Amino acid sequence: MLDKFKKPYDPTEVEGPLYKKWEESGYFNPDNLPGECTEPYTIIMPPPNANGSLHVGHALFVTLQDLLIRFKRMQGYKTLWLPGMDHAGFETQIVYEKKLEKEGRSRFKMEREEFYKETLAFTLENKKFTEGQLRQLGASCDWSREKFTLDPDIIKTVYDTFKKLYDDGLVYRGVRPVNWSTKYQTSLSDLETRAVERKDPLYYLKYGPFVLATVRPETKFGDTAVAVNPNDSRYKEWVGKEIEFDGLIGRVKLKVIADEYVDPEFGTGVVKITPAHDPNDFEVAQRHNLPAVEVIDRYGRLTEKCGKYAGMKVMEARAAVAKDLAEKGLVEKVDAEYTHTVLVNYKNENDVLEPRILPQWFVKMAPLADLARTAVEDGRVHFVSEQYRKIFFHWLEQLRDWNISRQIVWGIPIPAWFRPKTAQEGASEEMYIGEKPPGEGWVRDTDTFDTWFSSGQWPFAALGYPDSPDFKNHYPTSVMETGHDILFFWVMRMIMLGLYRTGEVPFRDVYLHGLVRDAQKQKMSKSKGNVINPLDVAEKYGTDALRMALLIGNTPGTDMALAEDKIRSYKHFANKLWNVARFVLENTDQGNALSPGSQGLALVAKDQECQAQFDALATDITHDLEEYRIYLAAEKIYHYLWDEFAANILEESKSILKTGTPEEVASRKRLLMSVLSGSLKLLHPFMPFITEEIWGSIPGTKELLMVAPWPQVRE
RNA sequence: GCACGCUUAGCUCAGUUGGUAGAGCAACUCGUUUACACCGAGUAGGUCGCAGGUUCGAGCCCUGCAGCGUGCACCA
Repeated sequence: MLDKFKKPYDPTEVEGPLYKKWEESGYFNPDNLPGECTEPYTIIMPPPNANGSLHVGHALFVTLQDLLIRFKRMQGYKTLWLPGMDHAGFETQIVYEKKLEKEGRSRFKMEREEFYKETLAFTLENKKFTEGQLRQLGASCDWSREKFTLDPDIIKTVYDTFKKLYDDGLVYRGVRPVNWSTKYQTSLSDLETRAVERKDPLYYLKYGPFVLATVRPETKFGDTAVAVNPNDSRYKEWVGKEIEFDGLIGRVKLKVIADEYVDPEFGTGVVKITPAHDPNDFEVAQRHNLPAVEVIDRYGRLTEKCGKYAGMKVMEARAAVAKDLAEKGLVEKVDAEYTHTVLVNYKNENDVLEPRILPQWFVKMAPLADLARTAVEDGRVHFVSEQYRKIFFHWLEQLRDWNISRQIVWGIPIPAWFRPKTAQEGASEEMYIGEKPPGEGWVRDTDTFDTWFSSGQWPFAALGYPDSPDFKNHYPTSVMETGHDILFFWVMRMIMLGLYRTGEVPFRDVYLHGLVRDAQKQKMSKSKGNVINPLDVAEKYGTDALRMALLIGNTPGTDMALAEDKIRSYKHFANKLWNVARFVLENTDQGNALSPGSQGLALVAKDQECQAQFDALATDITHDLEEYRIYLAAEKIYHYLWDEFAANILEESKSILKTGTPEEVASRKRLLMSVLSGSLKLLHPFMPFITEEIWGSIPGTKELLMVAPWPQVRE
């Protein structure tokens, strides 16, 4: 039986079979756990996007969550780790569109149904693949409860929430400025944008008696006023009057309005107001009852209102308009290197977003934000790293309503219907919210939900709100562990929608991990060639080694550096442990008659000290884990095993076993076995595979290590 | 502009409630004695960003400054 210890530890031989053993044991399912466990401990897995393979960030969340789950499972909690997969609406659509592009195809040349079907097939295939990868990383989640974000019951919950929000006046259909992607032909929420710095010319244009500065001369055809600050003495006499000038495609008359929005210090203190293509101008227009004239269409081309410029793309039109204006002497000066920011698609920096006014569905945020704020203030939701609490509050202060409608195919269709009203009734159309409208003549809204609207409901939806036993037993969940980059996208929305829908917070603790970067702290990216593929390194060094490398030195909320060297060093550690086990087993009559963790050990004084030292370590590590000081706990067990157990205890055991009295020898053997088995327990959540494998070689261990009782805490 | 972080050994980072600085990797010297060379013994390497302050005592608390990073933000 000990033959396998004669050669170095080989993770590739043991990991696959061990995972199978765990999965077949049924212990991933809280209902099957041995003993009397009633106190629930629950983690809802952030569902990975089913549109590609797992990256090292996924490996990190799997490692952290699996560690917590295994720790709590051994502590005797009724542990549920509920896995899921995300259809990931817009992001998957981008991935799939790219794939189509490579094949010389386009979504815009396909029927909606056809596109949807293909994307679904693609997603389901990836889903299966991803599930396999999660298993490879050792995830001890309950596969029998796995959910997919497009499961019918999930969609039903999402629809119910939408209806409830609508009935409560928290969802409304508004015609408002939104961020429009001309490339992907959809609007995006404010979070799905990024402001990037650009250098563009700032044109000083002559508007009759005025000169005003703009970076977008091509929108001039949509001007419906010019504005000045009410306190600006330079222009006071003009307020309320009209100016008239050459507008390039004919004479133009514009009213001069006064609005606080205008900063007299900037440019000339005069602003052109283009309500249809600038959110600020839209606000101004609302206050002054100005019309909005659409001069840029959904494809980013100028409309027929723009005379000879109609049909030109924005940048092309900008150059043409600027040139023509200059020729007519209507450009006073140009600041060629003006630095400003433009909003781009967060997934594609080349996709500059156009502000457009469109009918969309919005969620009123203020009441939901209040719910969330209170829950965090009074501690019902606790952020493990304090900094995120501050960031959270800061964000709540500047919330705008959330656009949840997308003009994409891949997603959950919005359950809304429209029907033209008869002339007598006045209003142009009526609306129905729900899946089946009564009567004839209804047309369904073709928009789909922002994925984060449904994801925001994930904890209670995945647990089967409101009636399932799982919801009753496992909600609120214990901890939400996810990346800090989706704090606003996801964590906030879950808190808001969870509270709104169920009246309770979705989770008590929030643990946010940082980004995994390369050894030089560079972002990993395919183009830089510095990507560490978690499955490759797991194959090379063992999953346990990868897990340790991801845990040690990784503080919550802070980005971490990961290099192959680091992973390799923990492979060495695994081998160290392997040899420690070999030594102990060889020198304790292969552990015969020495049941691990046996009570009432008769130890000599010296060994009692060693045992006490171990007990103190176990207590310490337990506290660290309970308070999410995972990096410290990992370092401590590592340090103990290598520098204390192996370097000191084992070394001195050699002479004791050779020359000690029979009592000393017996005591030492018990100690070795006791510390080994205890260490395996402490280390199991960190390095589940090798610890389980060694555990299985200790005579007398009938049950799996994954459900062995956690070492006792001595207070 | 507002907010939040970070600045500790060559590199990447720990340092839990304030008590004379730690890890991994890298470097150098020595060592193949049966748990392990995926090892061991040892060496070198830090005025803990700067300036003040509180304290018997500060990497840790306070103030200011500098540099870097991140998030948020409608200045044309």
